[in-house]
Amino acid sequence: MEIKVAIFEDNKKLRESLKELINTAGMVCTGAFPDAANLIRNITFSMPDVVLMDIHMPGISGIEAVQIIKEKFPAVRILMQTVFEDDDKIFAAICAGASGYMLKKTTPQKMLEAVEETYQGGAAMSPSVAGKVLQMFRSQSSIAKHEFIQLSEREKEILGLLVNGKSYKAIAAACFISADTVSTHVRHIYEKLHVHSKSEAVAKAIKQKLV
Amino acid sequence: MEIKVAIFEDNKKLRESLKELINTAGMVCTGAFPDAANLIRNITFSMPDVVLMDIHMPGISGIEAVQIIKEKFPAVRILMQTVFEDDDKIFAAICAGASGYMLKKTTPQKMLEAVEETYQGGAAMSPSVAGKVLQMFRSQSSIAKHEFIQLSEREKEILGLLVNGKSYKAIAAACFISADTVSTHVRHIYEKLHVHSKSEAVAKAIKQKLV
DNA sequence: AGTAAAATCACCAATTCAGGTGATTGTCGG
DNA sequence: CCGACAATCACCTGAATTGGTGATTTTACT
Repeated sequence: MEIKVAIFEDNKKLRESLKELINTAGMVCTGAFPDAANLIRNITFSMPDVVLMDIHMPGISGIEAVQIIKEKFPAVRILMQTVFEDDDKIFAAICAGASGYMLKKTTPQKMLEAVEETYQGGAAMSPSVAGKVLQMFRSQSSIAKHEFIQLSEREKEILGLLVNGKSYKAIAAACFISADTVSTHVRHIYEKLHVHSKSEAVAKAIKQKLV
Repeated sequence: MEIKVAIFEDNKKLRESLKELINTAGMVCTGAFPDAANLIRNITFSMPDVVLMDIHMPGISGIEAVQIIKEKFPAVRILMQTVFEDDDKIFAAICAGASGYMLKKTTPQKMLEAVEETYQGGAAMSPSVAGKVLQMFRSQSSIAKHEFIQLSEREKEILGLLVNGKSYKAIAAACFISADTVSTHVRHIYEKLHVHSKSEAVAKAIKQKLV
């Protein structure tokens, strides 16, 4: 089925060409609006899968619009579109629930790909925006330096259950294996984490976000 | 000038085709290695602008390699390449200093674009990976509701030692009290936290920031 | 085809833990 | 002064944990 796209963009020329672009690419533009007035009604009527949202609009800003849309229509995926690449705007857009963030200088071809990817559940970002996100991400989590710890799937599963306070016996039951096997896995986990007790393992798992 | 690319990839076939791809796209592959042995030497000789790094390699893992490269050659930009899209691997790679993270199922064309974007200072990410990053990003800014837990000074002290993985005996020694007293305190802590094991207490202590 | 890692199970010893009971201080506020 | 509570210690029992050795099977990669 065709991807239904709604456009919010105050520049008329750009709005029209985006509409044109969408419609000639096997998708369908079910609405193109110059601002976020009557937002709920416009979304309800156009029933979009993906919203292309300009950050800078008269009246309600694109970021506020994202918050409102995400609250009322959580399933709708939103691709921000803007000329700005300030950290705070990017941050605000992501926290508001945007699924992607493209710069307007992006080529039409890439923009279409981005809409497609957004529809399919991915996050489309212009590389420079993505770079800023990684930067922010690192600065937020620079509290503990992360050793790289390679646990097998099973080990991660068991570590998760350990963190939840399960005993070997309970883990054995949950994983359909014997308590002896749990013990073996736990021993391997301890070796990889360089710890010698459950509490150390649990503490490390949480601090290093292994679970 | 041509972009110089070094490849780390344990699978020989893939390594050769990547090399081929790079060389036929106006870039130059200055090195292709099956593992991270002699990492420093190989980087020094190949002088790459961009490193294509497989996460899963025998010996030193790709993530450890990233840490080492970033430490010795901060200017080198690294594009991770892997079949895995586990949160923890992505997280570790980003924190280690990777500039991008592409899935191996990515088309050769997109892979070349990614190398190009990486070289130009952007961050190339497969959309599904980018989605996970946004997810992690949002979840980091969320705050856990905290119950009202009133621990005595001594209890907080002992809980802290528990979180650090100390045994009752070690705690007894550290606090100059008997192991039996530690046991009593721990019992009281469990009651106040509504838990029944060391691991649960440790997990709760960390999540509620009691320590 | 052959090696390496992961996952599985078993047996075993020594230690640790969880929770029950009971008791002695010291401190604080009413 | 008394009751409540924190802090201290002791003894006990059954269950859980840690860590060692050894082995089989499956899966993945070379």
